[in-house]
Amino acid sequence: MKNEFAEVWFYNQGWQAHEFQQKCWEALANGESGILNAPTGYGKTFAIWFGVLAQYYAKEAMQEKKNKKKTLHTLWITPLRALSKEIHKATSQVSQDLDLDYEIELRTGDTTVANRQRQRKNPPQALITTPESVHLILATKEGQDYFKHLEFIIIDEWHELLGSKRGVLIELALSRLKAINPNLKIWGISATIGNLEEAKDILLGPGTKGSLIKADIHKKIDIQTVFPDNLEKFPWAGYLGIRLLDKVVDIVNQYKTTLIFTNTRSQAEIWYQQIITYYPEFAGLLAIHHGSLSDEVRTWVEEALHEGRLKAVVCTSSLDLGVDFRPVDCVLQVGSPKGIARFLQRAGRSGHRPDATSIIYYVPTNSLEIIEGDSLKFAVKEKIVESRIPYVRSFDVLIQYLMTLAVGDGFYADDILQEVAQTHCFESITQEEFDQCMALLIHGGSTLQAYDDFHRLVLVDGKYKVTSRKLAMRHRLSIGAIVSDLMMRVKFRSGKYLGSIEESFISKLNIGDVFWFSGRQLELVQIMANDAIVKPSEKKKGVVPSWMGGRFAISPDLGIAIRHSFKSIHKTQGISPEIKFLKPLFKEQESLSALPKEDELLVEYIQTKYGYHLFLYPFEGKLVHEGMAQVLAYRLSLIKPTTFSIATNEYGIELLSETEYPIDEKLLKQLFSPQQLHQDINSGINVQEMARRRFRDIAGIAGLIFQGFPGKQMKSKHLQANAGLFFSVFSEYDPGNLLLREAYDEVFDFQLEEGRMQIAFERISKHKIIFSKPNKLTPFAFPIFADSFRERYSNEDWQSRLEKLKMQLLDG
DNA sequence: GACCTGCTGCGGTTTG
Repeated sequence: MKNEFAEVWFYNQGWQAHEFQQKCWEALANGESGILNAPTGYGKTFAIWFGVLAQYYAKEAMQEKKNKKKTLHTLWITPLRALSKEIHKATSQVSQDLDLDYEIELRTGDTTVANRQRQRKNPPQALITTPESVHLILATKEGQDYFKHLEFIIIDEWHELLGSKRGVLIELALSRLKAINPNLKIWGISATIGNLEEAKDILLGPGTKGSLIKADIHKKIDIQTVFPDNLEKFPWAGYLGIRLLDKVVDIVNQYKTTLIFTNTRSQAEIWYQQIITYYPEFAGLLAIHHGSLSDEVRTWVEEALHEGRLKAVVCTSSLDLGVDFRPVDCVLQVGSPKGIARFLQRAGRSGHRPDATSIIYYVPTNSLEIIEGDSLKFAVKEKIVESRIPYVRSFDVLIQYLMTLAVGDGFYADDILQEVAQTHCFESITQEEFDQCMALLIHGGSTLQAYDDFHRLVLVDGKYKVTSRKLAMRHRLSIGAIVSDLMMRVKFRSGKYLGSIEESFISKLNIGDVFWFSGRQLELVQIMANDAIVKPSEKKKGVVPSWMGGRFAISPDLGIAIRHSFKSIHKTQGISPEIKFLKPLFKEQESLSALPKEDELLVEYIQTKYGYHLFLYPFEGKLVHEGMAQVLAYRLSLIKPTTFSIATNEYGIELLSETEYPIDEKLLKQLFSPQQLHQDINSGINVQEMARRRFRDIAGIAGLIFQGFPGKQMKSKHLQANAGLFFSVFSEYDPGNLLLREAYDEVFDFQLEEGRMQIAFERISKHKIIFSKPNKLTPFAFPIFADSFRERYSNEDWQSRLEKLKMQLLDG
């Protein structure tokens, strides 16, 4: 397949078109839809763009120019504003270079009102935008006309959207756009994930044919584990990795430009501060980048990086995606990357060019974590990658979408139900469920009828519309599926904006307290509304901001790779450097207790001055362990009423009790029975409280609670209280409420990961249990014990807690 | 005797 445009452009870049690109052009010429998958740096984006251009050209679309008629042909959706700007810049350049005179518009939130109106009147051939902006267009009068002439829709980074409610926004928008123009060609661009076929089905709609074009290219990745000088001095617990500071700086010095990825924002701040303190020569050459910093700082860093002015940047996932950092030739990952796909994504940021090798160093933060170096190499070799699990039956998003349509041109309920039922997310929707969503919008459903604000839709000539300007405006203000905590702006007294921190952190500080932020030492001077006013500080002691943010546990697939690594801890030959290095640690574990084999579960029962510890090592990741621990504690307390403090980490569980209780292999076997798991989760875990928390986001997306005007957000406490009210009302008077059920479903699916827990119980029930009673904490046990000092929660009820307090008082 | 965890992403400014 020849593609003149591509040939010219690729030739200028000194590149050659790959086979997958040819295939893509062929598919486009055949009028197909599909998914394009290739490693980063191989020009997926341009492949599609050139293919689309070729189609216009073939149809002599250029002729239209003579008639001065311009219509929107291509809609390009990316999840990132920064990315859309990048694509816009590059494609404008290409069309200019090739003298094609195609018009390309960029529409994201920061376009002005006048700009938007101009775009509406005169749709360009191509529009580059975000999922939220598409819904905003649908929420304007005659917004749908805008898409009438659409021929191609391209969803960039589809794998990123797929696993979130933003993916549902895309599914719903596509269902509408396909109805407006049945000939619409849909293309997704995706990185490698475990379920590409499914990703294709979801994008195109279940049962729709389309091609899946995979690049047959093997990107070379060089993974190096950074070892400490000696194992004895390396901590058994902890997650900072600062102990390897000197080694990291040595590596940074070997390359021109390095990205240092950390797992959390506070960790990034600490690393930045430590490097600058111990290696002052890095001043001006080292930068920091994470999601809480101001746009200004971030853009500066990105540009400086692009121009090769920086030696290194300490960052979080904020640099995972997007912007093309050609000059980066080395990547460091501090701490467990938690997932294989994330690790690959980050590795790919170095050597971002066809045929270049990606170099990534893995920097473990504690002894046991060293083994993940081995696991990651194994996963990459075996091409194990995570799947993205799509959301299903997200009625909050559906309700928002229906409102969007009503605010726009209005809709016919039956037509929309049919369209919606053809998406993957709502494949199983029933008429009754749809009616419930409608009822909530029309009169607030069975519980909220008395409130005017919930009479949102009006039937006009068979079409549902929103007639209240106030409600329409409020809705446009709250389109989207990203819910975040209230952030406070951190500012100098001069007004200079530094970035933002969660309200919950600032509220814990007193005036005069010192903390590190944006790589500076700051003192809190004053709090004004949503602003925290600060001044530079010289005080020695500093607190590092801690942000809320999602807990992220090790992915199931990385878990599999880690369990694979643990298979060879017994071997003495043919083992990786990581396992060889850890041998002394495993020897100690073995002599104190035991080393579990692949089909064995190690359980340790240890007595210390803190009480009786039961340690179990299922290696299932923290999230699953948390749920599992509570189920085990519940089951144990059924046998003998006991209260436990629970602690977990990525590898294992600790159940700590003040009193001794009888335990043996047989009892342990019973504990791991997969029978009745669902019931025991319900009885042993406060699922209701978890659902109540989840419900806040759901209520926000569904538009039950208004999050406030821009710049005047409601306090998170207030929002939580409002959402809590709805939760209680629904629980009591409308237990079948769809949004309420959704909250519970999300708790079971995403928080407790019931599916994974079930599999883990089934797996472990077949394992042989190695029960040991060491006389002190083992290398496996210590990290969990250390964690429990920081965060300790308990399944004990109020009564026994009081009792315990009393005992302590009496003892004292 | 080992311990400073908690990501990312977007959008919108008016009425009583």
